[in-house]
Amino acid sequence: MQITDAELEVMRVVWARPGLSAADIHTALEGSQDWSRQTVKTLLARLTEKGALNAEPEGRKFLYTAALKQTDYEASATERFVDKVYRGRAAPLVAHLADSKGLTEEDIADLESLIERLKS
Amino acid sequence: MQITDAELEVMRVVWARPGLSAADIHTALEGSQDWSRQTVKTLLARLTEKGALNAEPEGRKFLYTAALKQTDYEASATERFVDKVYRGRAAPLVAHLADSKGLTEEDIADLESLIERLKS
DNA sequence: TTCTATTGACTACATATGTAGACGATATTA
DNA sequence: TAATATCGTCTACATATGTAGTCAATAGAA
Repeated sequence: MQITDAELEVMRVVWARPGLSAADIHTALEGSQDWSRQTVKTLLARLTEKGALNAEPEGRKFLYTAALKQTDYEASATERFVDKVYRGRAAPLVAHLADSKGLTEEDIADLESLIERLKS
Repeated sequence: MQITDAELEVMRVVWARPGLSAADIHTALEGSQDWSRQTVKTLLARLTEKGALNAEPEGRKFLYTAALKQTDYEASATERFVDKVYRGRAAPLVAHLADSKGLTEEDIADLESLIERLKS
């Protein structure tokens, strides 16, 4: 299941608020994405076709819910990424994260407890 | 700097062995990638155009070296990935890695010392 | 020297992706 | 009821990406 960058923005909205219509999703994206109504609809159609979204008819419109869970998407996207860039080795990835300013104090604390958990 | 999946396979060869010719790179990819000579040349041309590779004329052919360092590529690819999928938060990424079989004992040990280093 | 193999340059083409217009049906409002 | 706003469907089009063919020049072999 491949989700493109633009499609992911749409998925985010649906994950956050399931059951919105195309127009609602378009509205929800204003501010972050300057897309026309048609663009959003195209992305919705592609995602539905791919099986990532379900479109429930409701009166004259459709309400969208995610068929693909966010955690499942994240897991598979991460696996693909690690396989592609790091040949499946996770440690160098984290080393890179560490080198970038990407890790906040909070992240580090989270990682620490994660490590504790992993060791058991 | 966007490197596509196919292009990345070519970069790997050049990172591992700088200064090969197109034919050498094609040969090096046999086994992992069933690409024609032309396909490899197209990828080489695209990478050179993007500035990821340097092509040094050598007699009648070109010898390729990386203009983009592997660690720099990995760092920026990782940053883009984390921004895209995790909105820049690294901890949930590692949590996913932990849940998959992606982390070996060794990885966990590496992570632990990494965390120690980060805390200081 | 003539044939052949090698090499780069140019070109091609299907599918994916980002982005959106046109159009017809229906609901809402005046 | 007539005008208008809304919604879905179909279609479009440029650029990116994966994959590769053709051709002319040149170097090496016979």
